[in-house]
Amino acid sequence: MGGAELSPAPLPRSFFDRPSHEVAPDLLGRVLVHGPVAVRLTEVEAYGGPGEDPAAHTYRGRTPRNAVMFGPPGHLYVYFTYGMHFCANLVCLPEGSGSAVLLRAGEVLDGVDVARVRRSSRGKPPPDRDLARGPARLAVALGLAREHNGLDAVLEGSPAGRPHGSAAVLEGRPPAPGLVKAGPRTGISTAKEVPWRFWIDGDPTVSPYRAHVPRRRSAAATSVGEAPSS
DNA sequence: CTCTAGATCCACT
DNA sequence: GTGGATCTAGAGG
Repeated sequence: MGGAELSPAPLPRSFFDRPSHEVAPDLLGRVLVHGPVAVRLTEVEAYGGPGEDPAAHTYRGRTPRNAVMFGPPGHLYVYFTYGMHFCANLVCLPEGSGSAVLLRAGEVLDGVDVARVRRSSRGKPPPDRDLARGPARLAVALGLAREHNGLDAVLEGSPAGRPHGSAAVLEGRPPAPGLVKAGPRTGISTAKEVPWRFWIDGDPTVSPYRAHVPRRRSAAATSVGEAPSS
C-alpha cells in the first residue's frame, strides 16, 4: 500500500448499517481497493430510500436495475448511465431498505500506473489529480463496471490477503472534522436543496460542482415531420 | 478558467 | 418516447 499512515484494516459490515447520509461523511478519507488500484475517497453523495428521496434510483421502489440496493449493506451498486458511463455506490442500511452512497471522487494512492492506462484517451493519461475526479472517472480508475454490480466490499475472515477479484473498504485516514463540507448534490434535477454531497475541503481531487443541465435531443431526431421554422 | 455540444445506451413511463 | 447521480474536446477569455 502507498501511504505509510494508512490503516489497512477493513471496515466491518456494521459500518454501512446506518442511513446513507450518516455513512457518507464517514466514508471520506477511507480507501476503496479493487485489484491493484486503491482510491482514497474525497467526495461522496448520499441517496435515500423508496418514497423519501426523489433523486434516488430507488424512489419508485424495487426494479431489476436497483435490486442490489435492496440487498445487504456493504455491497457495490454499479449502474450504467448516459449511454457510456458506470458509477459506483456502496449500499447502506439492512437488507430491504434501498439506499446507498455514490462515490464521486478520490485520490489514487496505489496502482497509479494501472489507473493511468485505464484513463488514457488516445494514449495520453490525464493529470494524476483527474484520475478519479468524478464518479465515472473513479469507476474507470478502479476498473469497476457492469460485472461488479453486487460485489461485496466488506472483507470477512482472512485479515491479510484479499481474494482475487474482491473489493474492500479500508479504514484509511479520515480528515479532520472541520475539513468535511456538505452541500447540494451534483447533476440531479430534483431535491436540489438536500445537502447530501460531502467532500474534503480544499482537496484537489474533489470534482467541480455542476448544476443539472437538461439535455435536448438533436434537432434531426425531434423535428421529423415538423415544418421548417423560418 | 468558462462555455457549448455531442456522444450513445437503456430503464422506466 | 424521454431523460438521465457524465465526460471530453474544442473555442473563447
